[in-house]
Amino acid sequence: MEPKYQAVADALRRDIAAGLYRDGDTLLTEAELKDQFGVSRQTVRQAISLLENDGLVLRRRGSGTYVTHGPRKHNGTLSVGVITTYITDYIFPSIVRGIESVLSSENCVMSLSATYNRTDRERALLERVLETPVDGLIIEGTKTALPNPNIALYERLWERNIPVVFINGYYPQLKRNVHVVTDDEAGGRMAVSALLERGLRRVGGIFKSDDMQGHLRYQGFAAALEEAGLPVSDERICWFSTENLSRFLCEETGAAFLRRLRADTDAVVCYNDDVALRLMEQLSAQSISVPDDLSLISFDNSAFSSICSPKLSTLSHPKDAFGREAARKLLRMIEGAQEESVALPWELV
Amino acid sequence: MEPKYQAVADALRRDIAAGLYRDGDTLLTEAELKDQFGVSRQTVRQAISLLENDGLVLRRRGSGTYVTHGPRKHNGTLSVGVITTYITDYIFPSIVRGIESVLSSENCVMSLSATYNRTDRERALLERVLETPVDGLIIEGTKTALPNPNIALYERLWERNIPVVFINGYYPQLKRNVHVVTDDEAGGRMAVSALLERGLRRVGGIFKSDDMQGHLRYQGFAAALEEAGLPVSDERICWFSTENLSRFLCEETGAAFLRRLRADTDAVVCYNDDVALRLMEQLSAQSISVPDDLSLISFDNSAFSSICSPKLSTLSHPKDAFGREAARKLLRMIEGAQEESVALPWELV
DNA sequence: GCCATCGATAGGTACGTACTATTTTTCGTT
DNA sequence: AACGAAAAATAGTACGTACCTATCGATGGC
Repeated sequence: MEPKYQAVADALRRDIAAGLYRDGDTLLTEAELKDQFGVSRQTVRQAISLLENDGLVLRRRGSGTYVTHGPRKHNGTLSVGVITTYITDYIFPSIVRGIESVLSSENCVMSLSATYNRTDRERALLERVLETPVDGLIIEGTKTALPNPNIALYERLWERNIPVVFINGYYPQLKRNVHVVTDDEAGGRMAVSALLERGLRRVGGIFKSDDMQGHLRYQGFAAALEEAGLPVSDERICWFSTENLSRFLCEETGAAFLRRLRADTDAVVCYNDDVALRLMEQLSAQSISVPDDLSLISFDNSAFSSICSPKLSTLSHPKDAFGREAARKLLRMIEGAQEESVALPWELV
Repeated sequence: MEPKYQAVADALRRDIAAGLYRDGDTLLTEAELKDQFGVSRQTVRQAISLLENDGLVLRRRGSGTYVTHGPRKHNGTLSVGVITTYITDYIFPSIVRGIESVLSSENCVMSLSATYNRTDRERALLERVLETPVDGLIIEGTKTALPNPNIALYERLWERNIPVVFINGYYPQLKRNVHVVTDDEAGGRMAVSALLERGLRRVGGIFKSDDMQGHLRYQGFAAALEEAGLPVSDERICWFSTENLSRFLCEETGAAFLRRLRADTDAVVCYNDDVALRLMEQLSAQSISVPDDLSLISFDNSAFSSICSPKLSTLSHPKDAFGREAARKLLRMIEGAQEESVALPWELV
């Protein structure tokens, strides 16, 4: 049995979310609510305290209680949460830099955290966000291809009208949320057709099993092969996950995959530059030469790909523009605008 | 006139901070407090609510109200705030990486923010930290050489027993706080003696006016010159601040400084690599050659110093070890340990 | 037309009472 | 000694009352 003040608070939350209280200026007085809900004024006050803690409402003695949708600036500065899987590794510094450059020019404090692609950390971080309401959130989904145990927390963000922009990875279940991603299905196709143009026919791939990007790149990959009339051989495909990234090539299935490469494969589409590099290490240990014996193509155009030799073929996306786009969308959403999701195209490097 | 519940809350805060309530397990009941303070139970409850919001206290129905000093883990994960002046620029990624590597291995979520060396942002961020209590804070001071308007907020962190480690820059006023810094006074001396060893005698310097590092490096610089029996000429010293960094060399005083360099100066100690680079641009525009006409030495050993040509002499400190040290200290402090401040030595590169 | 005053209205503080839901302790029985 | 039921202790919910204080708007005097 829910306590009355909870019930009142929930009812008010619903009303606010439904836009029943217009335009954010002045609505509802304690005495009126007391009559409306048939409870005492104390109970109403207790309920309103909850809303106040959530930043949904602002009380002014002598004046009234004000619904504050729209940017609830805190001392004039917006505060935005940014949650990515990693911060200092790989392509994330570039993305963060892009986000930062937009937010900082808008008098906006940013709070940056990393999930390390673990749902328990994602949970802890989302709970923090819910405790200290922020004006908006940019977040990269965690293991987006697996059932996510934190969907309910995202729903609560939605209920509280906190704008959320997903970047890079998003949860297909959350249809209402905006995302800024790369067009991974098209990327998969591009990678394959780039290889086919070079006359390579026997194409394998390494994909990530626990996020959507991996699934979509594989889908594009498979579709492109099929359209070219080429078989998609399961033996030429290797799946890995966050947890076994550092050793999947050494395990039994990985070893089988490597033997197959040696035997009858011309080229491999790699999930990203990191994987490509790990593969190259294994290949050079087995004295398979790249690109003479085997061609590689990968995604992300990270620092890895330009440093290593021979230089990798990689699909690139403008990483800082990526972050900037997400940040700009979020700011517009905080201003109350409706935004559409976008999938940015890849470019071959 | 402070309301009673505020007074009660403050009194309790003081008692807790003073360690009057032992060992964090079980103390104070509402009925007792009601008698002790001579107020109603409702008022006591209102006071305790404040403490609860601050995370100082935990209430369990049927059991009691528990003082929670020590790591108040949130679902088993610690949460730590990290505030630096910048995140993605210059030497900060390395420092952040160091912090991150320690914290992430301890099941710890990190929330990273930047002040851009502005005290208003520092204020907004500290207020956020006070609203959502964290288990600890690593922070780089903002304009540490100027009177800081946010000292009161730091005092409040201290009152709440939230461990704070200053990194890089700290406020001398806050004597009780721990800091992890570079030994800037010694660094200033080292820079000068390195130049003197090369036989250079007429030494100038560029220093930052608004943070302690600038003042200390200048102090070491001046002391070393004096001990060598050389004059410290004000005309060979140029001061800049965060705000005029990008143009101080173009302004009148900067121009005078540059003329003086051309006239009778052998070497310049630069506050950091960034400044050194900006100076080199100006010098090459005036066709003054480095190091033939003028030697430069600077601080930080950032990516700049190794990329630019000719390579800079720069004083280096291990940036990621720096961050790791701060993070380790903080974690130990969260466990209740007393920690000492350290000043890490420089090394010439 | 301007300004001071005052009253109505809003939320804020403070206390009291009664009862509820949990947890802890106590105590009697087996 | 072990168990379990009753009692006590403790925080949570709910309502009522009274009064305080800030805000805003209306009234009225100049």
